[in-house]
This record gives sequence, C-alpha cells and structure tokens, in this order.
Amino acid sequence: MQKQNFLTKNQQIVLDLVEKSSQPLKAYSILFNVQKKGLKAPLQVYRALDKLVEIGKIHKIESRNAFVACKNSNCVVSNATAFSICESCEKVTEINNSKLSKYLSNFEDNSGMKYNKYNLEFFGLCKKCKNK
Amino acid sequence: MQKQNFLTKNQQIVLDLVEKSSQPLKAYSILFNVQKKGLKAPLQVYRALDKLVEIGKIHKIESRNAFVACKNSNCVVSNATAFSICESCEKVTEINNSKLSKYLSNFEDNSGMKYNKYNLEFFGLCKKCKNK
DNA sequence: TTACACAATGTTATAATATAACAAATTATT
DNA sequence: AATAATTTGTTATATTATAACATTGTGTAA
Ligand SMILES: [Zn+2]
Ligand SMILES: [Zn+2]
Ligand SMILES: [Zn+2]
Ligand SMILES: [Zn+2]
Repeated sequence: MQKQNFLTKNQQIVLDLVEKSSQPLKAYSILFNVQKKGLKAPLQVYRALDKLVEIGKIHKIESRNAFVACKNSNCVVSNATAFSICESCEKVTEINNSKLSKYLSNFEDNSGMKYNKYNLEFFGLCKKCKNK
Repeated sequence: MQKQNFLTKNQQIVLDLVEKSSQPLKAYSILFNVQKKGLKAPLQVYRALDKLVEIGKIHKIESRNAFVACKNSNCVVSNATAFSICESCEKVTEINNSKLSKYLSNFEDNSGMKYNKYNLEFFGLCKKCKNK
C-alpha cells in the first residue's frame, strides 16, 4: 500500500470545519462540532489534526493550543510559519511576507545549527481593538 | 502595600530550580522537585511561573510547554524571544542576536497592526545530533 | 496599635489538552 | 483468497492548567 496522498474521511471532516472557521479552533471544540459526523473520541480528532499539520493544510497556534487553516499557498508543509495575534480579540492572521520568510529561512547563528523549520508568533492589538 | 518588586519565596524557589537546569523544565517536573521545599500544589508552581515569565526571568517554550531561565540580560520582560530547539535531543538555546531582534521588533506588515511582542522558535538538529 | 486593605499563599477540586494501548475494519498488493 | 499495511474505533489514562475559596502575612492609616 502506498503512503496516502489524499485525505481520509476523518481528515477531510476536520479540515472542512477548520477551513470554514474564520478563527483558530481548539481540539475539543472541533471534537464537539464533528460528533454529528461520527467522530466520537479526542484521538480521532488529534490524529486528523496531526496529519493535517504535517502536510501543511492547517497550522497550530502554539501559544493558544488552537488550529487554523493555512491561507498561504506556499505552505506545502508547516515548516515556516508566522502569525499575528491580537491579544484582545484573539484574531489570528497568517503572515505571508516573502521578505520575512526569506530572512528567517536563511537565518544562521554561530551555534552551528542548521534550521529546517521555524514558527513565529507576533502579538499586539489589531486595528479594531486599538481604536477602542 | 506596594506592588511587589522582589521575588516572593515561592517564586525564588521555582526560579532557583529553573536556573540550575541546563534544559527546559515542565511544570509538573518543577512541582515534583520543589515539593521538598513546601510547594505542594500545581497552582503554587503555575503562579510562580506566571510571575517569572511576566518579569522576564524565565521564558516559556510554547511548542514544548516547558520553561527555561532567561540567559539574556536584555530580557527585562519576555516580549521579544527567540529560541533554537533541537528536534532530536530537545536541547533549547535562547538566541541572542541583535540583528534578528532588531529586524523582528521593527517588523511591520500591511495589517495595520503594531506588534509589541513576539516569540520565535527555530527547529533543527544541533551539532551533536547532526553528526550521529 | 489596631483595624483595614490587599497581596501572597494554601488547598481542594476540576477543566482542558493530549496520548497510550489495543482491537477492529478497511484498503492495497501478491 | 491470503497477506500486509493503514486507518479507524474504543477505553482508559496521562499531562497541562485554572477556578474557587479559605487563610495567612504585611504594609498603611486612623
Ligand atoms: Zn500556511
Ligand atoms: Zn483585536
Ligand atoms: Zn531572555
Ligand atoms: Zn540535539
């Protein structure tokens, strides 16, 4: 059997939900929302999430333990991600800035370590929240 | 009563432990290790950790749910942090690179958002693990 | 100096996030 | 059909984190 190059039923169900959402979803909120579709246990959701993250269809917002659909066609895999997060309304946006990604992908320090992946989270107040 | 500008007993106990460790510590591992010093409950540890993060004495490695002492005298508060993480041995190092921090602190995109904080985590293989 | 305010601590319970272990079903290959 | 690998289902449990409230300690001011 070949390694799967398509989405399984559970993965598709979870992805559909995450893509419909304008904001990051928590795993147990996903679970609650897909129970009508037959996914009963946390593990079914986490397995789907793991795979979707691995192939870059979704990303995990580490500081929030939440998941968003990738809005960036470059993200074949989740190995170079950057997000802006509003600390007031929790709105999250994936940053798609080629200068930034180039800068970070080429970043080297004197540790002798070669980085193959990074995740960057910016925090602040979004336009709306700033004007309140 | 003034707002505290020193460390309380519990905060000092937790900080001492985290500073002694060469690697990130998990909250419950900290709890286990400070029980002989009288901190019996998770909340006591989490409260100390929260404060220590707030004042920049320690940082949270978000992707690992673990805490490291700050090795960077600039970090008065934890508002601009960057780490390198070995995905094999889990060694974590705080990156102290003024070019990088300047670049990220000044970063602006077209979202109209002004960022006052960021956290960056690089992943790869450290020197040791690369040569295995 | 004693009442007050408030910060810090202690304690119990519980919420939220995530994985282990194994059984059953499905799908592709021989 | 037999086989092997993958995916799914299921139960239980581990790990991470916070809510709620009682108690104690400490500086402030009448
Ligand atoms: Zn993406
Ligand atoms: Zn906002
Ligand atoms: Zn630091
Ligand atoms: Zn290593």
